[in-house]
Formats: sequence, structure tokens, C-alpha cells
Amino acid sequence: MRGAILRAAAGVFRERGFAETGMREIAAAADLSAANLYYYFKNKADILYFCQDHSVGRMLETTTALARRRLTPAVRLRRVIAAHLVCMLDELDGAAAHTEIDALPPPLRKRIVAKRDRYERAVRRIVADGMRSGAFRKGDPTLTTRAILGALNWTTRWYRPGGRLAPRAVADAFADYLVRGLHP
Amino acid sequence: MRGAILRAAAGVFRERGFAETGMREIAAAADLSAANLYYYFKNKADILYFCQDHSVGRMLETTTALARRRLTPAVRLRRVIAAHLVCMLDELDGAAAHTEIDALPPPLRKRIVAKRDRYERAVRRIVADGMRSGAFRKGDPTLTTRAILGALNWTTRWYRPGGRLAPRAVADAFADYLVRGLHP
DNA sequence: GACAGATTCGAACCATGGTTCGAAAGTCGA
DNA sequence: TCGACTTTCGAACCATGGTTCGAATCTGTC
Repeated sequence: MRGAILRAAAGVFRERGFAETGMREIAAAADLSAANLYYYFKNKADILYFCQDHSVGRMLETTTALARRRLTPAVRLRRVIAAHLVCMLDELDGAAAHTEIDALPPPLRKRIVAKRDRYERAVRRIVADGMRSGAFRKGDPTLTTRAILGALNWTTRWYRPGGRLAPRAVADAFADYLVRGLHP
Repeated sequence: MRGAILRAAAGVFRERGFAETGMREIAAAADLSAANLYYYFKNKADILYFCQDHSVGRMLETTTALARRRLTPAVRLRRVIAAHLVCMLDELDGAAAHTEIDALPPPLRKRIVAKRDRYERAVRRIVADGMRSGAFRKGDPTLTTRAILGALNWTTRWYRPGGRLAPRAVADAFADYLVRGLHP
């Protein structure tokens, strides 16, 4: 039940944005009453929090799984980009994860930001390792990582499900372009 | 006076986001009363509209100025990226321009989206021309352009004025990386 | 059928914040 | 100084929307 609510909420968040969507909308999307939402969640921010936590958690999992395998930095980065985009575009909750951090009250925000920073560090490690080993051209790993993540996170602004492009097509094109920029 | 209000409002919008900032905050930042804002602007959305219009207009100007000069696609793109970033990070109103489009009511939003689309088309033309002439590696110009603009627009999420990096440093690093990805 | 607990909801509450109103204060030429 | 106009603001208004409350309904067990 909580899962169903989260999925429904994530969908509305993606279309309308967090601040613009009301509890009554979330309730309608989840097919129950607004008051009933409070039986499962403490408040509106709590719903957003679990959306983001689930999504960032999933992204973090892919990086740790990738870290265990013996892969070239370029391939690793490609996989991360693809996974990130599928999570943002295919599943619903991915969208709100990175776009609405400021909406949370300090205690919750702190936790999400920390988790998201862990993810960003994991991605940066791939970039930095590649630069160190010569697989990637040298540069500022932090700025490069942020450029990459920015391109990825921004997709939710223009991507519309059911459009001319499948998430995988976007993922491939982005991976091509963004990894090529690191070619030595 | 309107200009001063717009600058102050843009600053608050950048830090707090549009939905989270109240009229009373804008008023405090502009050093006048909340009620007095309505002497200069019709309502809150109107303030955001003029912020965005000014900023997108400035970005559009740089592309048209660049189009008149005889430059290689790579240089053109570098200049656009640099100008875009300076506009986003150095000046205040640039931030809200691309991040808060959904907040406007339909009639205003329609106009801003149209103007921003003109800008996106101008950037895409540079990319597409380069791909056609062989200056850039072939690919999907639309997706590539969106990846670039996404990386640029996302900077407002993490960039903090007065931090370790000057806007120009970010602009250079981003231009290096994003243009290199198009190298044939 | 009856009881306890879980689940659901309509209706009302209430804080927030955008907005309006009427009047006060400033500006300026005559 | 006078009047007309511009600019300013405190206070109140009011719609929106998150939240709470108490009761009704459902679920399963004895």
C-alpha cells in the first residue's frame, strides 16, 4: 500500500512539481482519500522523502554493484549513465529524487543530501580513476561529474514518456556523447 | 525601481526557489513593503515572468550576435556555453529563467517557453551545422543540445557564489568537456 | 453475532501567504 | 502654501491547501 502511494505520488510530482501538487491530487492518483494518506505517512514531505530515498538508493546500488566487477572506466561510466537515465525516465520516482531536494525540511533533507552525495562521490570516483589511469583525459573530476549528472538530471524537464524516444535511446546517445568528452 | 525589484527577487528565487519564497521575502530583499510590490507588478507570477524574460532575452542576443560573425562551430559553441554560464552564475536573474518555467500561469508560460525554444533552436543550429560540415561528429543534434543545456542549467543547483570556483573557471571547464564530446 | 483492531473518509480546522484597501507620506510645479 | 499626482505601507482579507478529528466501514477471530 505504501508502495502504491509512493508510485502514484512520484508520478504527480514528476508532472506538476512538489510544491504545485496537493495532497488531494496525490490521493486521487492513489485512489483513496486525502485524509487516508496520513494513515500511511506522517505528512507531505514524508512522502517525498521516501520517493527520493528509494530512488537514490537504487542508483547507489548500481554503482556498488559496478564497483565489484572488473570493468574499464569508460564502460563503468556508460553503465552508470544508462542506469541513472532508466531510473529517471522509466520509473516514476526517479524524477523527484534529484529535482526537489530543497522542498524537504532540514532533518530529512540532510539525510537525502548525504545519501545523494555518496552517489555523486561514487560517480566521481569512476571519473577520477579514469583520469588517473590515463583512460580519460585529465581534468577537474568534480566539475566533469557535475556536468554529467546535470545533463542526466535535466532530462526530466523535457522528456515525456510515450514520446518519439525510448529511455534506452536517450541513454545510449547520452552515454556516447558524455563519455566521448573524456576520451584522451 | 522595477529593475531593482527584479534583481532582488531573482536573488531570492535562486536561493529558495519560486514556490518557497513569499512576497514578504521579496519585499524585504528589495527593501520595501510587500504591498508596495503591487504598485510595480501585477502579482507574483509577473515578477518571475520579467526575470525570465530578461534573462532569456540576453541569452538570445548572444546567439544572434554570434551568428553574424564568421566563426568555427567549436568556437561558436564555446562562446555560447560561456555566455550562458555567466548569465546563470554571475547575474542573479539568470537562475530562475530556466528552472521555474512550470510555475507560471499558462498565458505567461506560453510566451516564455516560446522564447526559450527560440534560444534552444539557435544552439541546436550551431550543433547541427557543425555535424553537417564535419566539424563535429555526427549524432542526434536535439539530444546533444539538450545534454549540453542540461549540464549548464543544472549548475544553479550546486554553484554557490563566493565558493572556490569563479564562474569563468566553471565556464572554461564545461566548454572544454562539452565541446570535446563533439570532436570527430 | 460480537468484539478488537485495522483501514477509510467527510468535514472541519487553521496556518500560510498572495492580495486588496484605504489612508498616510513624499514629490513637484505654480 | 496649495493642490494633484506619485509612491509607500500597515492592516486586514481571503483562497489555498496541509492537517486533524471523530466516526463509519472493513477484516478477521472466537
